[in-house]
Amino acid sequence: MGTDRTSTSSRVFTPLDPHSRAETVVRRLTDAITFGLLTDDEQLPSEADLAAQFGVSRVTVREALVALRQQNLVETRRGRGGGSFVRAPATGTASPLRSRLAATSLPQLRDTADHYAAIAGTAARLAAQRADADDLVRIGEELHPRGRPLHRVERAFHLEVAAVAQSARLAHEEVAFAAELGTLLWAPIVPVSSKDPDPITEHQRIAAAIGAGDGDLARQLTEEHVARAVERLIDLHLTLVDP
Amino acid sequence: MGTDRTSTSSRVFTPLDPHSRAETVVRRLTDAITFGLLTDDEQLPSEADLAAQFGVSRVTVREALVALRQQNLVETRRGRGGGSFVRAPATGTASPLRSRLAATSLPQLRDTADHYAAIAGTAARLAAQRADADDLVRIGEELHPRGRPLHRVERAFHLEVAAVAQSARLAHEEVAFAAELGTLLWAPIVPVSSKDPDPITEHQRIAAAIGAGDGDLARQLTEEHVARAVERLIDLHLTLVDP
DNA sequence: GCGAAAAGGTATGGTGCCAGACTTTAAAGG
DNA sequence: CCTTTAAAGTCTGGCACCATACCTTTTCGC
Repeated sequence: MGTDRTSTSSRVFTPLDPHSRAETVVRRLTDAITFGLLTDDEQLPSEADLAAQFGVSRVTVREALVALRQQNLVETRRGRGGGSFVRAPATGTASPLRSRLAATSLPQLRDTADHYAAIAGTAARLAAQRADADDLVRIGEELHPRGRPLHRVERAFHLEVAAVAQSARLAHEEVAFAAELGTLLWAPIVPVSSKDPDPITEHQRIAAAIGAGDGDLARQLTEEHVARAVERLIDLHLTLVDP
Repeated sequence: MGTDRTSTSSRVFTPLDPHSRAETVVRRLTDAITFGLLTDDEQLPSEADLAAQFGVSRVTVREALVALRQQNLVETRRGRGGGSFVRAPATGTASPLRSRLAATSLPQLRDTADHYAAIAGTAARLAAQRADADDLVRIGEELHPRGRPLHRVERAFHLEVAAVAQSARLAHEEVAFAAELGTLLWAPIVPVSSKDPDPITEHQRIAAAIGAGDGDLARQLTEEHVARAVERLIDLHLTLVDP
């Protein structure tokens, strides 16, 4: 009992976030640029808007932008029509992703994937229980690549399923994973194996299960879909770590 | 496609945590005391230790402790053997929990529960896949109330399952839920209905499924267990909101 | 071409937080 | 009873961040 209490209590005292606020903004924007959430030539909101949206002062945003300029990730122009524009690295776009993948240990990869599968699977299950006709149309629209690269298709599909699940928390978690594992999981650096089912076909099957209201099947198919992507990612990880 | 990009990009710019670090520490400790993670007369770590563990300076911890003293949640003594001691409110212990429950909307309750069921269910599933003999012994130990109130038994059981799952993330999520929904879900203010299976019996069945390596059953039983607790919580919520 | 508007750039006083140093208090141990 | 030890209490200079105000730059619209 003493052991139990000690064990429980010690979990209360975990560290607060060590990053400065400016640093956190830098990381947010750097990640978004590096991983394709913000694209080349895209204009960021104005400093004042960024400050309002991030909930920080303009000084903090400015400091973050200085760092981004030093990393050549944005270019800033003054005056009307000015602002900060994304300068996504054209060459070696995949390098940060590869570095990140190589720097992530195998247990971490698996653990994150387990967590993600739980979220994405549950989202699919709830979507099957809760989707109305409009929802199914919206999911159906995400089955079409429409010229987008596969990683964007993947991300959009799962985000849409999470949205249809009508769970703010799961949608929020899905967004968080999109900025984290999802970036690696659906990264363009991971080739789709010819042995695997076509990812779009997998989406179609998930969507069909959702449409049929079969939550358990939707979850199972989603988990398998994620598991296959994880296996591919792990294969790539192994080639990076130990070529 | 423009809509897609705009939609995705706007999700990058969400607010940073608005709370000061001292305030965050206050919330951490207040919650832990109010919801029973830290019990009456329990000694907190020293200021220096708290600072190290929270990753803040001593000034910040001191400020938090001032606030806690003003709320009569701790009592501080100087000198050797001194320190801050928990003064959990004896009367009206349940009031903060009831207030919190009444203040939480029904969709929020359900959403949080959905999220929690995904985590706890997956933890049970992974535990079934990964538990060794020692793990099963440890889970078995949590089947015995050992004089603890039911809400502590519930919390300890699920935390143990998450630990056995060998997923740092899920364990971390389980801990986070223990401080959030779990506190309400397993709260002593929610009477166990005589129509429901005995919670200990439910734990035993989950443990048996884990022991048998049946991940899907373990997950299903866990989800049902959580769903029943949620229904009871919602019943109570309704009496508080609209008596 | 000029004025307005939108944007970045600069400055300032105040607050929160940091690391570090020193003092006071009270209990434990010899 | 005295000394040691572990704890809280106080202080300080420096940095991060805040809100606010003002200035400069550049484009857009008339």
